[in-house]
Amino acid sequence: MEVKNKQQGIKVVGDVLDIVGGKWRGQILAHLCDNPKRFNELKTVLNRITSSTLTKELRYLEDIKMVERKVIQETPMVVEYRLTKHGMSIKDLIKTIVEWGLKHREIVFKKN
Amino acid sequence: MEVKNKQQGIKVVGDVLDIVGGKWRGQILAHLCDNPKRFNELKTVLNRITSSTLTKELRYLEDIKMVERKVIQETPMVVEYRLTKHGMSIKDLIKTIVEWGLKHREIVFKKN
DNA sequence: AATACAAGTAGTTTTTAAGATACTTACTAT
DNA sequence: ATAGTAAGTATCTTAAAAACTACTTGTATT
Repeated sequence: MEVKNKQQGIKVVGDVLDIVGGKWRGQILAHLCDNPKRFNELKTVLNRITSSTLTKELRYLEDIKMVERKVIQETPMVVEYRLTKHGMSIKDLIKTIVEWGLKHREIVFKKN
Repeated sequence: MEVKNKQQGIKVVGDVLDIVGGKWRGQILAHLCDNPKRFNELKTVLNRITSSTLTKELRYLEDIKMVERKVIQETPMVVEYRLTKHGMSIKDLIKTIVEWGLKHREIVFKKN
């Protein structure tokens, strides 16, 4: 790691994991990497997430400007979530995570 | 993301985050990227972690074969933790996380 | 008038992660 | 004999994340 201040570099890991960690955030971001998705689309692909949890996570991601919410139709109300311009910067990180995970399955899945 | 099965690729995000996520695991792995460290060294650099939490996290990382524990001296007992050969594979991922975090501080730190 | 749908909200409960505090073991040094 | 050190363990409590269940709003359909 060729970072000037190593201690600070390592602390930042915790901050990034606040954004991408937890049970759902990483997955939500991963799904939005491909293309925008509606609330219920997300709810379907994220098997077993509840409405309230999904709402909470999306609000958080909006607050930190990773995701934006756009009402695309008033009636029936249709809402679309997409990565912000800034949020797009997470794509490579997500990709790295997915690649590592697929390559190291036998261990990743150990817990099961 | 040029992964064959996208759904599966995304699910793996959750599994990887089990390994690297939480309040401490990412930081522990990051510290071990540089070189092996003793229990109390880790305890010192990980400001405010308790013994019991550190032990728990290290045992988990051992269980999944990311980290190995080596008694290097019986008395006074000295124990060293290091990444396994397999664990080394996480270095690039940690590096990517750190880099993203440093670059996007203004947002990462928003919560404070 | 009743039903359905999208996108939620509200309130409560359960589960999990992490923290606090105190103790332990095997030894060495004073 | 007492204190100190490294690396823990054992319990218990607290706090935070996620789940569960039910309800809401506005509109359109049968």
